[in-house]
Amino acid sequence: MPATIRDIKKQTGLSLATISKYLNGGNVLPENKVKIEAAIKDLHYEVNEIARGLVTNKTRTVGILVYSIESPFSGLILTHVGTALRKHGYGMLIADSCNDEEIEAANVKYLISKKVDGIIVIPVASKGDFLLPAKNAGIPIVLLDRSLTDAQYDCVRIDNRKSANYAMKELLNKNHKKIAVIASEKEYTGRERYNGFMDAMRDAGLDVPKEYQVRGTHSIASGYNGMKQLLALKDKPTAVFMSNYEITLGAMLAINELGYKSPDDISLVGFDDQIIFHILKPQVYMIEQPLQEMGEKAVDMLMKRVTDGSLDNPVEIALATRMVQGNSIKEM
Amino acid sequence: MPATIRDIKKQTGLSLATISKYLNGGNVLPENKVKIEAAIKDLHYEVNEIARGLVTNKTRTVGILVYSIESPFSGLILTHVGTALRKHGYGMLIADSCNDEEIEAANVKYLISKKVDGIIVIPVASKGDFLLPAKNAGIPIVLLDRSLTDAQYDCVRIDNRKSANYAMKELLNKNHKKIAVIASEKEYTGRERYNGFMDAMRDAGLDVPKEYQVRGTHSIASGYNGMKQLLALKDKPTAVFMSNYEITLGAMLAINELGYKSPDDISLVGFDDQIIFHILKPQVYMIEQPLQEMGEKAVDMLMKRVTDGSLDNPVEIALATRMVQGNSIKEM
DNA sequence: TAATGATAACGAAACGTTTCGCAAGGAACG
DNA sequence: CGTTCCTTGCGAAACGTTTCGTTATCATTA
Repeated sequence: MPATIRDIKKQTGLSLATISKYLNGGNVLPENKVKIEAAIKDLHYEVNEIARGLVTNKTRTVGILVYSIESPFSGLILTHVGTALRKHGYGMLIADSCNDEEIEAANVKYLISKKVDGIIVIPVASKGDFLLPAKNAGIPIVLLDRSLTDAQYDCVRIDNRKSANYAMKELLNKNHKKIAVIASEKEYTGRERYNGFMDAMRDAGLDVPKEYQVRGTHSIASGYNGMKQLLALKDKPTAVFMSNYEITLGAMLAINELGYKSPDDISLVGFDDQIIFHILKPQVYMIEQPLQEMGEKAVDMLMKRVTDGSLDNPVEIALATRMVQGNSIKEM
Repeated sequence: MPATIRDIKKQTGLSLATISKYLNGGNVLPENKVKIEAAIKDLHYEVNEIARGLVTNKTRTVGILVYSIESPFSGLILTHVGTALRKHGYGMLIADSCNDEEIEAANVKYLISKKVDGIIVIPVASKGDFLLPAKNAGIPIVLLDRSLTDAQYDCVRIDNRKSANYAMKELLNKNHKKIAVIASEKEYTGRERYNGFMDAMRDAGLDVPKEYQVRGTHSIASGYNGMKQLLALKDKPTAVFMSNYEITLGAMLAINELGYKSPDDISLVGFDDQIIFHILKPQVYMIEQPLQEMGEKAVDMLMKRVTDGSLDNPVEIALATRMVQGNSIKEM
């Protein structure tokens, strides 16, 4: 039903090769150019990208493997990935891993069968096995936000460990000694931030008793339960470091529900600034990630591999973060 | 480089047609089945969906045209759309309109060139012109969450007007008379909810002075400025109805900043329940949308057109909503 | 046993592009 | 005028599938 290049051929009398050349920006006699353009308009011709893809073996589509599209962080960063890709003329085929490693692995195969030109991954798994099929198929891969423990790929993320360490300064400078942490254990970012927390405490010569170390998942529930647990201790911490957005939300929910007040009863420092935290009382000290820069850099790295066919060794970029001041820390 | 059906042919000695038949679930002699399966494993063969798409003229991909992937609402509903599509063996090619009608129109053409089998749209524009190219190309379209003023397509949404009207009962039953509204004017949902608000006020025999009607955009800024405006009035309203998530956030930001307290100083009812509102104090009365049902219904409708080739007249489905109780309303 | 029918395999064409190698035409030059 | 070079156009093959119309095989039935 839709017009093909053959219809253009019929109307203009030119050969397929010439028309194709025009479509791809090649040089064509002015008179022929006019003819072709007229025919395209007449017939409402549009290139069939599928047919083109079959012969060029390029789809101008990038697969996005996202740990959970439901999470607000995803949307915040994907919008920048999307705009950057559009600038290059690429689209996003998004596969939602739903925080499930099995779905994630299946999605990789799906993206391969769709012949995406490259894949940007915010992974669920911490090991890289699931990416092997794509790697073997020669599809360039860039990790975003989260790295992997056992595999080398291009990666754009923040320096989680250092950022967490740095954030702790705010608490330490205000003389807190009994500081607890609630961090996700399964996710790369949670582990790194936990490590940064422990680094800071060690450097400050402070002990962190086991009951002050709450390791959970990347979820509101985890923050909620974790904070309740901490507040139920006989010897409560005076401050808590929380490793991400969801945990911070959950923790504040628990604080509110139990009738505690921050910073009077407990001081707080969190991760992942989001507009919402400017509304909550108190405004929590927060590490903010450079989302736009992360999205753009990831696309840049991928495009380099995809279009330049670059085969350089994988590079891991760790961007700096910024501390958003709040009023959730009490001077001790 | 990757194995093709021809390599399978070479290894098994069978014809292309037979192998294709097997791949598509046709009947094949047991011995041949074994051979083919062995070859597939040996050669790591995977169907090239591009080639398949060229001849079947189907891509098993659905285009998602989303007003702004940055908005938390998007992710919340897209996760359900995604899972429903996966069950049917379809993937999502997501195009972010960035709240910009021009980008939206360009994205439609992009999705057409990608030969998506259908399109699910949460539109930016309120008129349907931008969808015409897709309609003319015979691509089935389903609107989600927002309808259009001048075009008929399948549509799954909530009954915004009725829901808003219903929500107002909470305020009216508690004897509020001076009730203001902050609603987005550009978006379908905002207009409908505004209408529902006005319906309720008219039915209650209450007047709504112009300065109590704040019409803005679907944004935090709009809620923030709107609420500031209302709180600056000499004759303040005792209650405010807010038409969506972003506006509610902004409004609460203003309230907090100015040192007002809800519900003591001002009562609130909002739209779009999100986990965050369970943390804010007070917990705002909220209309909750059945996101999963919406996503699934939209996919069902689309699949009916795509796979059954149904040509029935477009249907608009309006789902019921639920009121989430809070403590943001003062008894007058 | 011959005729019928069911099942499975096959060869070839088709889908709509791009691209390769070559030919034709004209301009520039000695 | 003959050679060379450059530009533009052309025909045909290729990409990896599916599908159509036909043939081959074999069991069933009269």
